[in-house]
Amino acid sequence: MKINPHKPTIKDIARDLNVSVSTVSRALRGMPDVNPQTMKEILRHAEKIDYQPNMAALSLVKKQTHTIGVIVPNLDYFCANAIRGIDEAALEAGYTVMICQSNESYGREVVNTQRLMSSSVDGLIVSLSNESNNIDHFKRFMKKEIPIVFFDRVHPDLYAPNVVLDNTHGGEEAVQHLIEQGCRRIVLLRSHSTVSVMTLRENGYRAAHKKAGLPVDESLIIHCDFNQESAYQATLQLFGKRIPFDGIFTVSDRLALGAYSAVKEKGLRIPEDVAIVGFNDEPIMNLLTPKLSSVAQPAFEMGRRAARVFIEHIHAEGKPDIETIVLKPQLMIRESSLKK
Amino acid sequence: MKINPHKPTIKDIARDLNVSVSTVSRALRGMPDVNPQTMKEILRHAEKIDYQPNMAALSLVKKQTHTIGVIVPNLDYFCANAIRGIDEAALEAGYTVMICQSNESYGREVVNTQRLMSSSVDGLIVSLSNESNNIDHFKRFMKKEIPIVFFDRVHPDLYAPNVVLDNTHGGEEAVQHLIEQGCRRIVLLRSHSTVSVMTLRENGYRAAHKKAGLPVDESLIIHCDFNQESAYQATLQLFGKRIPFDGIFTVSDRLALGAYSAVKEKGLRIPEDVAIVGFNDEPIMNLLTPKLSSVAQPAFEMGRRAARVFIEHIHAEGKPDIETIVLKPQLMIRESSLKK
DNA sequence: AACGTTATCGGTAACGTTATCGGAAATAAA
DNA sequence: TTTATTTCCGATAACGTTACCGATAACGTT
Repeated sequence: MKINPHKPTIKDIARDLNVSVSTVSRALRGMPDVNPQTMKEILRHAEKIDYQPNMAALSLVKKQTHTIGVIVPNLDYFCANAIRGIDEAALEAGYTVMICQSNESYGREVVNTQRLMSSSVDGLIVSLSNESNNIDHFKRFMKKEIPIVFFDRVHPDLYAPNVVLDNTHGGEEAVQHLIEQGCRRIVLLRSHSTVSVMTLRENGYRAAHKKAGLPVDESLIIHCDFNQESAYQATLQLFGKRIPFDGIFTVSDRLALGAYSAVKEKGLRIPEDVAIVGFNDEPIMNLLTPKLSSVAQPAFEMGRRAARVFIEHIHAEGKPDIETIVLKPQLMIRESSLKK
Repeated sequence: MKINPHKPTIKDIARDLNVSVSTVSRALRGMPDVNPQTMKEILRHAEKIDYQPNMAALSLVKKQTHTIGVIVPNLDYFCANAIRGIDEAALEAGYTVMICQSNESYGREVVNTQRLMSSSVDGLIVSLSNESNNIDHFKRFMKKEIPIVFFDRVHPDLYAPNVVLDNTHGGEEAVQHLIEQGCRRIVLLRSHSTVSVMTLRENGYRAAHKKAGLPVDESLIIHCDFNQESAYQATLQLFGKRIPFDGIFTVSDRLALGAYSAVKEKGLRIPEDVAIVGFNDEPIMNLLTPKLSSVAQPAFEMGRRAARVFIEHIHAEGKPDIETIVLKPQLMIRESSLKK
C-alpha cells in the first residue's frame, strides 16, 4: 500500500494540455480571465483523469483547512441529532467535520482538543463534558484567536458564542405542570456536575415553586451520577429514608428511567402515586407504559445554529460579536404525569 | 477573524535560536544526529512558544493525512459503540477520524465518500447504508488503491477486509432458543434491504428450523422498513390476516419494539402467548416489561478491530491479505422469551 | 603528517496549490 | 496609423515541512 499510484495534479493537466499550471488553476476555479475554449478543455480533461484537488496543498497556502472540530460528551440521542444538524450546516458551507467524544471525561476532552488543534481544524464546536470545571484548554485555544462555539453545555467563564436551550424555562414549565397536576412534594433528580444546564433546570424548578407560592424542600433535591443506575439508587434511597414525594422531575430521560424503575419496584403507580417528567424527549421513552412526559429540545436545530454561528465567525472581518442564541424547549405531556 | 496571529513555525524557532530549519526539524523529531544541548534548547523553545506542527505541510510532503474517514448509516447504539472502538484504536495509532452519517441513504453515502476523498483521508472504514445496492462509488475508491475496511454491513462484491458478526449463528441461536421454549410458528421480522446482515440472520432462522426438523412457513417471513413504526404495522397486518404465530425474531431491537407494541395492543401476553427476541441488545430495552431478549453484538470490539485492520493495511508493504474477521454474537435471554 | 570517522549542522529541492506580476497578442479608440 | 485598452497566459515566489546531499570540525588511526 506504500506505492502511491500517483494522484493526478494540476501539473499533470498542464503538461497534457500544453498550458501552464497557472492557467489550469484559474480554469479549475472558474476565474474570468481564461479563454472559454481552453477552460472547457481543461475541465474536460480534469474530469477524465478524475482530478481531485489536494487539500493539504490548499490548506497550506490558504491557511484554512475547511474542517471543524466537534467535541461532544457522548453520542446519545441528543448529541446524535445535534451532530446531524452541525453536519448539515457544515456541508452547505463546504466544511467537513471531525467528531470526538470526551466520554464525559475531562482528560479525554483535553486530549481531544489537542488532537484537533494539531490537526489544524479551523475551529471548534463544543458541548462540555460533565467533568469540565477546569477550562484552560479552551482558553488556550481562544488565545490563539481560533473560533470556538459552545452549545448546550456551556461555561460562564468562556467568552464565546453560545447556542443553548432556555433550560430555566424548560425546568419551570415541567415543574409547573407537575404542580398543576396536584403534586406538592416534587423531587428534583439532577447530576452533581457543575455544568450549567443542570443548575439552570434547577433554577426553573425553584422558580415554579416560587410562582406557585410553594416552599422548596431541600431534602427533595437529589444529586446523583449522570446515569440511570445512579438515579435508580438515589430514588430507592429516598424511599429508604421515608421521605415522601408525589412527583419527580429529572434533568434527563435516562435519569427518569432510573426513577421509573425504582418507583415501579416499590409497587407505586405512575402517575397516580408519583408523576414523572424527564428531559430530552427521547422517542424510545414512548415505549414505556405509561409513556414518559418530557421536555423536548430542538437538538438538530441547535446543532445547525451552532454550525452557522461558527461559519459566520470564520467569515467575519475583524472581531465579530459574541452572541448567545437561546432556543425554546417544548413540554411534551404524556401519561407519566397526567392525572386526569 | 481573518487576521491570523501568526502560528509559530520551525522557521521562527530556527531564527530565534540561530540554527537552521533542518536542525530544528530533526530536533523536533528526536533524530539522533543533533547535539543534545541544542536539542534541549530547541525543545524548550518550542514548548515556550507553544509550537504546533502544521499538518497541512506535513501531509503535503508525506502524502499522508493521518486521517481515517468513517461512514456509518446512523448514530444508533450499535454505531455509537463501534465508533468509540474505532476512535480508540485510531488514537493509539496516531490517527484522527472523520465521521459521516449516510442516514441510510444511498445518495448521502455517495456524497460522503466524495467529500472524504477530496478531504484526502488516508482511507475509509464503512458500514453500508440500507439502500446501497450500487457500490460503484467504493469501487472507484478502491481503484485508486485507497484502503477501505468494511464492518457489520458489508457487500459481497466489495473485495476488501471485512469485520463482521457471525450473523447466521446469531439468528440461529435466537430461533433455536425460541423453538426450545416451545414456539412452533415463529415470525421473522426483517428489513427488506439487501444488506448482507439481514439475509444472514434469515439464513440462521432457516437453519434453526432445519435442525429442529421444523418446516419454514414463508408467510411468516415479513419484510418491512427498517424502523419501529413499520414493524408495528407489519405485526398488526399479521393479526389482520389471522395468521397465527407464537414467537417473533426480529433483526433489530427497534423492530422488536414495534412488534412489542402491536402484540401488547392486541392484549396478548409476552412471552406466554408470543415470545420475542431482538437483535443488538440495546440496554434501553431492559426497561421494558418484560425485558427484551436479544442477540448482543460486540460493537466496540468490532469498531476497534476494523480500525486495527485498517492501520495494518496502511502500514503493510505491498498488497496485504484481504481477511474477514468474524466476531461471535451472544444471546441474552431475558423475560420476553422465557416461558418457565 | 596524512588519512578516515564520526558528530553535528546547513542548503536546497520538493510536495501541490494560489497569488502577484508582467508580457504578448488582440482589439478598440484616437 | 498610432495609441490605449482589453484578453489571455506564463513565470515565479510563497505556504511549512521533510529528505537528501554536503560541509565543517573534532576526533582517532596509521
